[in-house]
Amino acid sequence: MLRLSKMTDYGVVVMGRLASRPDERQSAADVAANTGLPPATVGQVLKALATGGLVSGTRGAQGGYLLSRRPEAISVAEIVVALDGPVAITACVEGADDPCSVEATCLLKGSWDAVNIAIEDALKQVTLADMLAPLFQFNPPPTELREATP
Amino acid sequence: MLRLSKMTDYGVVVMGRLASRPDERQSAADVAANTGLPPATVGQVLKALATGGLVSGTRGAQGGYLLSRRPEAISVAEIVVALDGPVAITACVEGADDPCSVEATCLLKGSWDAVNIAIEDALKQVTLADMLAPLFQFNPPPTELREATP
DNA sequence: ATCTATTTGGACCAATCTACTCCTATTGGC
DNA sequence: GCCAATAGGAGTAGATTGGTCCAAATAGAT
Repeated sequence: MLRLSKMTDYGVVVMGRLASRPDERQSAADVAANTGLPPATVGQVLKALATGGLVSGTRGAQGGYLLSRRPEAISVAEIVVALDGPVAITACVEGADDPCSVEATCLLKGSWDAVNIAIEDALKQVTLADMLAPLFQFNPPPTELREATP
Repeated sequence: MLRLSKMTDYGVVVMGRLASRPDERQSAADVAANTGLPPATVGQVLKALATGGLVSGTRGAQGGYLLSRRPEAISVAEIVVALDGPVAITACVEGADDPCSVEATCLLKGSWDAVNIAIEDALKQVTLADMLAPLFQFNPPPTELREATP
């Protein structure tokens, strides 16, 4: 059903929590407690986000995670890539070893790429700040987003 | 990794095969033989496409499937919906019973909807004819698609 | 009218992937 | 030197998907 993984969903929630306290280092357990998500999984999500360079983790006592950029400078696409890997609608898009038996039918590949790019762009255009706009009033209201929402 | 199911991928290939012989009724076994896809699965794909109204199946001897509309009038979005169900990026988008523990965080829902709609639009804009353009020369060249493809 | 070929629709398995957990090592503050 | 917290790995149970099979219905042909 063209669904993205629950991890990405969690990722946005976790990032949202970090964004709500921009100057406060929060531990994984802390974030888990405040979001109600399973603690161990939150740890894994934050790890992946750190690997992706979206958050910076400092260890040791009084350690924790911090957003490495401002929410307006982080796109949803980046969160998706950090947690689910590169966006690839079909097996043909990335260089996966797929059983595209007949070569002729696989000429569709180019067309899937176009669809893939369109979806990627849609994800890139929405920033973390846009996602959180209903929650906290950062800046101007979420213009295009608001009219698209029913 | 934001991947759509293999069934949808098959669906486009199957539809492509039907489109290549617009006036010839082809059985599921026939399509399977010509595409190299597993026969039983092709049958299931065609069943779903028939339910979605994209193809019309006639039973009995000499029976088979036929596209119910011209390829230019069939969008990829319709194929996705027929095979994978409605496009729903996250659990929150459709009315699924999800464990969105803290209500505050679920205010993100509205924003996900916007992303969801953007993706849906991207799928709607591409027709079956566009997908098959590299294969058969239907009409004019696939304009926007071609420049998006690397 | 009967018979046969073929689609339809359902139930049913197996394999893959995901979400989640746990354990160990490393690192920074006290 | 000790404690707190991240980093990174492996490992497990459950859900979902891809694929198969069988009985029922239907339309053409005999």
